[in-house]
Amino acid sequence: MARQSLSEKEVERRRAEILDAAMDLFERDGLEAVSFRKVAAALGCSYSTPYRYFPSKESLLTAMRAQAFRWIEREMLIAIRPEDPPLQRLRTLAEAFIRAGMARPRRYALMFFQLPEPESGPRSLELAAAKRDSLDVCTRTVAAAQAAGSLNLAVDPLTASHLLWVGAHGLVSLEVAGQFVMGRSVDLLVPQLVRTLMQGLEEQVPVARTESAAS
Amino acid sequence: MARQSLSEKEVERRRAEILDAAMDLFERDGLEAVSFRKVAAALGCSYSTPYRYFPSKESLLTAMRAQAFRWIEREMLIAIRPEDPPLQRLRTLAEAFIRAGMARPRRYALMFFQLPEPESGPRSLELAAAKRDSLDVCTRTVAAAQAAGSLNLAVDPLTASHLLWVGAHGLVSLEVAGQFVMGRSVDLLVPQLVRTLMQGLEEQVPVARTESAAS
DNA sequence: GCTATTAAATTAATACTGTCAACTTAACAG
DNA sequence: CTGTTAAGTTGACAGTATTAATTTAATAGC
Repeated sequence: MARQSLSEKEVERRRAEILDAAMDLFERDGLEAVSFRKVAAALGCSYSTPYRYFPSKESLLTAMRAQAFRWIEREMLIAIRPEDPPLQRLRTLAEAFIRAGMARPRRYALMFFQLPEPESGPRSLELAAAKRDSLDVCTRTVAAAQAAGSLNLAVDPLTASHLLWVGAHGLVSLEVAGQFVMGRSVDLLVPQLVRTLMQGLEEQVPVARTESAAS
Repeated sequence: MARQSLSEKEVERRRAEILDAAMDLFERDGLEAVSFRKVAAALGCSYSTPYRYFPSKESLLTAMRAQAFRWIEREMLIAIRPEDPPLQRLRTLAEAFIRAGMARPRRYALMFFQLPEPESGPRSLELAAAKRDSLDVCTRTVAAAQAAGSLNLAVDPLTASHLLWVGAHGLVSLEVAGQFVMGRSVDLLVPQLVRTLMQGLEEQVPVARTESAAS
């Protein structure tokens, strides 16, 4: 004898609509353009309605961050071609990551936008999962390269993919911030970075090292 | 026949007072505790007074970021002992950076807190200078190691120090975000990271490589 | 000492914001 | 039609950045 609640799927759809509107505002006009009032105006509803779907602005922000991770994951996945050899896949992945970040710097920065305030709730679980999954794409590709014998890692694939991740992030964020010096473009630096990291990760051939440089 | 203006030094001192108060609030209670009202309350003046010294909140934030860079620069400089050999200095530097970041995660995060909004004005020039100077500490140490023959770089010192910078940043931010897996501590990872990057940066000995692994 | 002048500081006011309680609307079981 | 309850709206409050109007205070010339 009462109105029936929205189905879980329906609730999720509404949440996605709100999220998309917020993301549009953010990418167009930056973070301070994201307010419940403006999001609601864009959706044509009252400014209080989004509160039924996101209990606070922080949770909305957290959901946006999760979406950014899902986006970069998708960008990497659609770039990889399974028929390519493992090392080529790894290079493609790094390039896709970097190109995506430079094409949408705001969305990209959102991923690594984390003042160390403790978060909790379903949105932050979602964020942690999205983070893990996007890093997993990298880890799996590294592991595949190692399994195929194309890469001799001195560390485990997870650590190695962390390092690649961190390197790509550094490259993009320095580029976006316009911090590169000496007029070098990212196009020139990408292969160099990947090569440098790969070399660092590769196990040195013991004989050659001990012969040439006895500590 | 009028009241004389504050000297440039005096203005700078006031700015520093405001900045310190803002930094205290930030480190104690996070970013949302930083408001002109609260800063003014902490200083015992009116909420409008800081406006004479920072034209907007964004400029205050920018100045805080610059101060964070000055801080990490100082932390590195006081850690380095000039009598140590160059490679040891480089390792000390990396450790100082990482330890400082982990001891004050909020202040640390401020450095890399940059949604890509265009900034301008004297504060952002100050920020750019502070950024450059702190990176320079690293670059100089790398260059010294190379000059002393302790390091055979495959890339120029600036690029190399960028990579170290980025690596240290990745390590700290992952640690602060509690993202490390498999129970490994930073203490174990620091030497590994530095070693991995160093190896990657070092020019490979051509003979050894071509002999053992003909592609 | 008094006064005009002008910098510094304060107050008042505006237009936002996040958040929540009270209220209205709408769907549906009986 | 009606009671019940979920969804959505409005109103209100506290707090924010920012700017204009105002007050306070220092100082140069008389």
